[in-house]
Amino acid sequence: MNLRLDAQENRDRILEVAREALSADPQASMNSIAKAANVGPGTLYRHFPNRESLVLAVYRNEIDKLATLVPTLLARYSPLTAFRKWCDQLAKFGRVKHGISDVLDAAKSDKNLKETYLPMLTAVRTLMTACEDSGEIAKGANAEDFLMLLGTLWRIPPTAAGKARVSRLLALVFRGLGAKF
Amino acid sequence: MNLRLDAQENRDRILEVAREALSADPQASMNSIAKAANVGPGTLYRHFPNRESLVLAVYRNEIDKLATLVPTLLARYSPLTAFRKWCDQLAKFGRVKHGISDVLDAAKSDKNLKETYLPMLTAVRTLMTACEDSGEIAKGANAEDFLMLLGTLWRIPPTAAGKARVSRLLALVFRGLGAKF
DNA sequence: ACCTGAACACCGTTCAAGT
DNA sequence: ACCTGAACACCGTTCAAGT
Repeated sequence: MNLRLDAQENRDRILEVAREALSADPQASMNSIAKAANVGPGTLYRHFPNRESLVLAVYRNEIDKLATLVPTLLARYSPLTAFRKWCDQLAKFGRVKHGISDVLDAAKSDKNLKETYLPMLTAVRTLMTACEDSGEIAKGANAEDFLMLLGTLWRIPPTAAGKARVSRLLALVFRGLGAKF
Repeated sequence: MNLRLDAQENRDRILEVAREALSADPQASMNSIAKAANVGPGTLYRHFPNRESLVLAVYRNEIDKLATLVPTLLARYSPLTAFRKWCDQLAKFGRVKHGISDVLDAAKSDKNLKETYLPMLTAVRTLMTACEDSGEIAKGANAEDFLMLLGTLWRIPPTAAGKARVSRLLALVFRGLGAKF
């Protein structure tokens, strides 16, 4: 379903502005985003029926980036190393930080949200399976559990202390998975 | 600093009402809580200068309960078992669910909030040290990291599937700490 | 001292009116 | 088709007026 040219431009601009605004402040208001994108609130709501769907659209891009990273990493590194490196990226992408965990939180029952979440799950499953097959982690780990724990990483600020914490947490969780470093 | 009798009653009633309201819906509005407690909004704000401080006051009780549980558990069980059982309580007390993780999130820089958080940290440290001393977990674990990971548990609903997940997650994290079951 | 409740600025969201 | 922006109900918070 193609949009009229001006509508398409508006949509793109809104998404771009929203991405910046939400990165700077996860609580940025809808009206302020509309204003920054030079559209009326009605236009914003025409493209995204509510706040959640806007936030979700912003994240979808980031999630896709993470998902497409998997084959590249697996091609270049051993499964466990690939897995670790992917998790580093997961932590980084928290620029648009924990806004996403709030969304995922609300996703409990919403199927629409689970779809958005799915590429992440698939990515983790792929990496986990590769590691299980290579014997680098123990069998039987649960990808959803893992992602839930790792959601914590999005709440850690990217300071020096924060980075140290991220690597400690990753080490702990990987050890919990039966990996040996 | 003692309060006048009516003020004290109001404060208690507000806290009780807020506890219920926030358990039912973490987003319960300040005005609705005031109304349910039969006070004007101004009275609510006289006792708790903003939303955060009200939420925090509600949690403080729960946190204290968890903290005072530690010696009891350590007296009755081996350190590792005590630690595990304490974590089970931690997960349960998520009745007033993840509202608290949002607060802890905002606590980053706020010293006042860190104080509230402190009893939790102390509890974890006590349990961890006991386990390290008994050789049941590896040395050098970080209590703050641990609590951060376990904050995840507050986001898990208390359904059957949720409980299974909690025990899987706990097992993973404990294994990450070097515990053997 | 403490309480009340109208009022403020702002929020997410809607919708009649325009092009 | 799509956009605009005034308007609605509600939010957290404040403050003049009461007891």
